[in-house]
Amino acid sequence: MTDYATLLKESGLKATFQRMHILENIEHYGHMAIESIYEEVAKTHPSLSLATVYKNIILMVDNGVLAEVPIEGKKSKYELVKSDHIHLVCTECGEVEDRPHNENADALFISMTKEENFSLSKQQINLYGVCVHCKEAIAS
Amino acid sequence: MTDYATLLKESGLKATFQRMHILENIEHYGHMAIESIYEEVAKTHPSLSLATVYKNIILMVDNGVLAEVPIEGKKSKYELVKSDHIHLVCTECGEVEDRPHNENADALFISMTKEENFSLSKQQINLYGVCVHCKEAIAS
DNA sequence: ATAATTGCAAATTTTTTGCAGGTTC
DNA sequence: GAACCTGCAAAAAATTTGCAATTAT
Repeated sequence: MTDYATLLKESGLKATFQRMHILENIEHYGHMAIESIYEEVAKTHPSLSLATVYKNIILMVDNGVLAEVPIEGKKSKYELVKSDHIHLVCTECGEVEDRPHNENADALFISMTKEENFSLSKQQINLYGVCVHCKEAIAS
Repeated sequence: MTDYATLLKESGLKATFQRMHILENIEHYGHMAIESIYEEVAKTHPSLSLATVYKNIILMVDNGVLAEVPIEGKKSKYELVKSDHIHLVCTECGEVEDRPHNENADALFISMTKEENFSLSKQQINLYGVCVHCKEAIAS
């Protein structure tokens, strides 16, 4: 369990109740879209405003606490910033799962962009397909 | 130069003036957001409706003519469906460039997801950084 | 001829903004 | 106490919808 108050303060943001609950939910679910974050946090904090969620997500992305995960045909989800990894995106249920980032692929992309004189700052790898759960559900 | 009329008909869509001009522009620019497509096509076809662009983009994505390219912090762009490739996304100017998809990385992702029993259907690799042009502009 | 497609206008949904009151450090 | 945040309500922006007229096959 991360210490959200410290994380926020170290990122130059005040540790408000709202922000800590947003982070708590995102960490718990892994990846969440804005509307779901709002719904979940509002369960325990009904006075929460959707505008506050929007403002905070943008702010926390800008301050390096959260990362946006853009997904084909859906709204972006957000995750805590963590070490490089790959996303498996299920085209059936929409769930996103993390997998360790492959060292070999990593080296490839770095050398490849270096050759091009392109200053690589971030990699984003999404693999789309049907997850194990949905495959079972479809088979039955 | 692609034969857009044939491409559309083979995909089960009627070859309308609007659709052909949308495809023509997307192929010319490489990757375009909806608003830009509308603006460009409207230059030569002023009666075009933005709603028509929306409807057609969705339809052409569904029918495998176009692919969505979701991008962090921006609206999605659209490209013609083509063989697997990687995107270099410039964080300064927003331009997207294609690069050949790396065989090694490809094999890695395939074997990796196979192990997981995840039915891989599509890979999406975006590398974010500063392109050569913007790097020069910043330096000066 | 028929079924699909367009453009328009209106409706809906999503995101942003301004500001008064409240909170964090 | 100062700067930052929140919630609200309103505004703006983005996307979708219904439908009559038009177009492609």
